Amino acid sequence: MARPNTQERRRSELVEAALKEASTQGLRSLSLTDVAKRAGLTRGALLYYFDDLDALLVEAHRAGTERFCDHRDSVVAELESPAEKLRAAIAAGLPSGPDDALMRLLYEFDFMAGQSELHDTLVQQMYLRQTATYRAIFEEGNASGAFAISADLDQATMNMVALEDAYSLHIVAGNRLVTVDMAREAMLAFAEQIGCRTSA
Amino acid sequence: MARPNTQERRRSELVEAALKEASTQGLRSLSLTDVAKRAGLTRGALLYYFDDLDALLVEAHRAGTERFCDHRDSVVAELESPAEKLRAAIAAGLPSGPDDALMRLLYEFDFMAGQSELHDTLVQQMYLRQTATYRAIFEEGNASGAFAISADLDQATMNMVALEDAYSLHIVAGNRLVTVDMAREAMLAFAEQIGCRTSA
DNA sequence: TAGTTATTTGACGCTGACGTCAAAAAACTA
DNA sequence: TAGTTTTTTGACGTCAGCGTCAAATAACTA
Repeated sequence: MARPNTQERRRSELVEAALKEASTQGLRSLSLTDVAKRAGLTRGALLYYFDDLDALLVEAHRAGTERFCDHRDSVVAELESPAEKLRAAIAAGLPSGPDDALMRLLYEFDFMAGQSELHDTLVQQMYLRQTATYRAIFEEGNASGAFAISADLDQATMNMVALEDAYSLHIVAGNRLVTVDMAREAMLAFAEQIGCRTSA
Repeated sequence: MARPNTQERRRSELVEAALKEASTQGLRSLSLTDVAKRAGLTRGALLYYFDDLDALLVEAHRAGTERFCDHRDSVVAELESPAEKLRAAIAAGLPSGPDDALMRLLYEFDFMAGQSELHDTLVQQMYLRQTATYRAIFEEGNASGAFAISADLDQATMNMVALEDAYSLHIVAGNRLVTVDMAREAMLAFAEQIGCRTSA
């Protein structure tokens, strides 16, 4: 026996470095050298773990979306009432502000889809988790009587996720005509319109 | 006097070439050489008209958004009833399908905002035109009695545009879980919920 | 045709990215 | 310490992008 295998740890360190570097400078001009430098290694070392930048970015995409969804689901799970859950889900789903670099990156990854099957799959998985989160809250609310949603649940969920995506995109794209507060209020208003009693 | 100045025509030809080439291969790997080749010129000639690729892309961004908005507004203007107008606005606002390259490009431009003041401004102008289009239809519908929108008009308009943006993004990003038909139906359902009688 | 201005080319030098790979260094075991 | 495996480095060659610019070409006028 000899030097132990630490591939797993290194790989996740590199994914972390990729997320940070991509959040900072965007995907457009990101290079292997940038990520390696951020990780405190050389390009050669990075290539020892990943075939190329694309392979690393797929992992970063996966890690980013999972972290986002896991975090939100855990926040929601700690709350009791559907109304609280809905408020928390909305808040956790929106970026913290125009400078939320990680959230910006997640939407930037969407454009790697359509060019890569792997990114395609990740985008779809993210979408499924987003819809699952809101759908569960809606169903629980309807079941407990907290909500009285008369509209089609599938469509209501779709629209809720769509609002979240659009407002998030506008905020991180620097459209100053849309603020986080406005987005949250607009989403809550929509929820009210379809039958969620969030203020009670 | 001597050879006449044809800068304007050439510039718009180059913008056109940039739109086509960017639609085809995306912004990520677009180079001056690519655009020049598409226009049937050399890099040098292109640089005679634009300082660099960024300057050209700003013009392409402007041209792309204006074309999109102008086209939709002209389609809407030809119709009579608010219900017809709303249906047309929704249809013209969504991509024709996952392969609608121009629409994809428009959303890709959003990520050049936040890094460039000029693109920032263009994104905001696009947003203002989108909201103006829907707001006018809503107001006309309310005035004529065709619609009975009780919700806050600003918020309703915001949400309508948000739905358009999100579904468009999902469609061009290749999320096969969202189809053009589903998006249109979901947007119409939302419009009904806030008080638009589109089926009557 | 000669003069004038507008347009376009193509070569030059620079920079930075990429993938490969042999060799060095590090971490561990017996 | 010597041996073994993992990890990392750094250099090499290639390629493509960029901006500059002097020279060539095109389109027009007098």
